[in-house]
Amino acid sequence: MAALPSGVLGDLDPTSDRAVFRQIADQIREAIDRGRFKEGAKLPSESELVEHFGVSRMTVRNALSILQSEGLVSSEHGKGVFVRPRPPVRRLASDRFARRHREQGKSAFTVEAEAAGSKPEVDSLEVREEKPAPDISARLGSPRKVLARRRRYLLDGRPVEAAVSYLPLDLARGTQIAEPNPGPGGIYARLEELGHRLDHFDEEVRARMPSPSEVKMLRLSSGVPVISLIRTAYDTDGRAVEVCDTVMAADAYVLAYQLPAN
Amino acid sequence: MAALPSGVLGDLDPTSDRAVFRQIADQIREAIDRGRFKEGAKLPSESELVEHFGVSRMTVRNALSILQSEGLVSSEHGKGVFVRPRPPVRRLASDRFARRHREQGKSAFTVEAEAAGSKPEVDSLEVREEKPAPDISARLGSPRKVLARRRRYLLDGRPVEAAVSYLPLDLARGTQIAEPNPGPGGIYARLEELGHRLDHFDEEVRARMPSPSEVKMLRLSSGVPVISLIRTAYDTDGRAVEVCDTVMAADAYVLAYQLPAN
DNA sequence: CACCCTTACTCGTATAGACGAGTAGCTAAG
DNA sequence: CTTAGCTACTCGTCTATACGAGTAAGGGTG
Repeated sequence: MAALPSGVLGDLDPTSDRAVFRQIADQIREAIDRGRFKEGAKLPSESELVEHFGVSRMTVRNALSILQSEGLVSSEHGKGVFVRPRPPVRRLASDRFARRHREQGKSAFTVEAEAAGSKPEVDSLEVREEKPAPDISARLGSPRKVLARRRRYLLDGRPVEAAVSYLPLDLARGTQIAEPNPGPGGIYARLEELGHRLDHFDEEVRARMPSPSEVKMLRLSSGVPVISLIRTAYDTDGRAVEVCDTVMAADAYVLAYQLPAN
Repeated sequence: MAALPSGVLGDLDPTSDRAVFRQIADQIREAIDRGRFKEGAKLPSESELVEHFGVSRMTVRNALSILQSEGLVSSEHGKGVFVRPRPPVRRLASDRFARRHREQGKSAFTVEAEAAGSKPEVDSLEVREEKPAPDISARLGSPRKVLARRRRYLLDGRPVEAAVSYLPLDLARGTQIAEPNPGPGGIYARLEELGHRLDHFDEEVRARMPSPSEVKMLRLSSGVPVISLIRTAYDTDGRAVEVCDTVMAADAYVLAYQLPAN
């Protein structure tokens, strides 16, 4: 059992009325903030912390679980507890659906990822007809059935985003939109070919903790929230032609928007 | 010790290799999803759950802590564990800084809150000159010093948002912008009076778990992430005249943006 | 040399118990 | 009738222990 590097972690204050496990969490957090434990570095093991602070293991684990829920560290069974590295973030610019980007052929995700030097993948592709959930239905003008296109996006093997597009069935059925591969420029290009010239998109952004199924799908470590983005596409007739419900690993994204001041 | 309402929670599956505390969390989560425990309702107490499932108290607490980190429940010392009610959300429209909204006088936050029937308050007002952090400085064109305006926003007594505006000192010093009350229409109105006609805003949206100080400032319950929004305001000369760094309780907000398709 | 197995470490799960502290309702004293 | 305090309940913190399971590295075996 190696001794802790001296000076990195201090002692507890027995006179404080702050709970012991919180004091331990505070000390480790501060050490991380000050760079004493660097990104990706291994923290002292639970038993080392037990010995250093003179507390029971559950107390140490309790402290670590705080840091985990703050997204500062993540534990790996059999290996140790590590300072969570900040993964490279993907920046979504507000012009990412501009027509000019669509005219090249490749999907927005692919182009962007390759430009950033990452390997993009799309996964779990599924296209099916279904009865829309009430909130989706309301946005699309209450169609009886919709076409749902589900997929998952990965960067360098890491899943970062899961998305479902919903389109009114009368609009999409029998077109290439109903095929797994919608062709160059994606479904927006197909929609425009079908005479639905796109006018604008509405986006709603929320953040929350992931459900267990989202944790699994995006392989999220604990303490990482998700960004939920619901985009509605409108054509020039004012009709909602697509709703896209996207869930993104929050540690992998920055959304960028430009607003006019007029 | 009252018996549990029968049928609400089932039994454990001893043959499953899913950990017991996860199975318990699954059951309670499902009961909440199915509406068997309604918003604001009290869950069975820890000791009732101990008895029902025949496990030790730490195992039950472990299960509850999962649900807490998912933002589904929150515990109140001496009272019980409750299904977390969804607070009313504040919707931020992308035209909220449009000039026409500014011309009335009141601040955007006040007008909007009163329209929604809530009581708005602004708090912790502090205006001071300081040396900017590197990321702020870069956005503002590297001024040596900036004016920082800090404040906290509350709705019906609940803190929902904390914001800091940074302006280049040469621009703001000695003007009403440096006063705690910037006057009708807020600092954007003052900037335009000073000849900086606003052209557009850039917004960067992130989500993450709050730091301990943010938990305190926004009185966040565990399992609630924050939305971090960094807005840069540009005048018609292309100069960045303000950077506003905002942290919002994610369960209180939806951000709405409209993007052109051109 | 390649491979497998042991071993020692890591974290994960679970038990049983103890005491502290906040809350709410009842009860007995004023 | 009011109120102070008691009591029984709630969750919060902490200890001590045990075994399981994943990882990595060393050493022996083929």
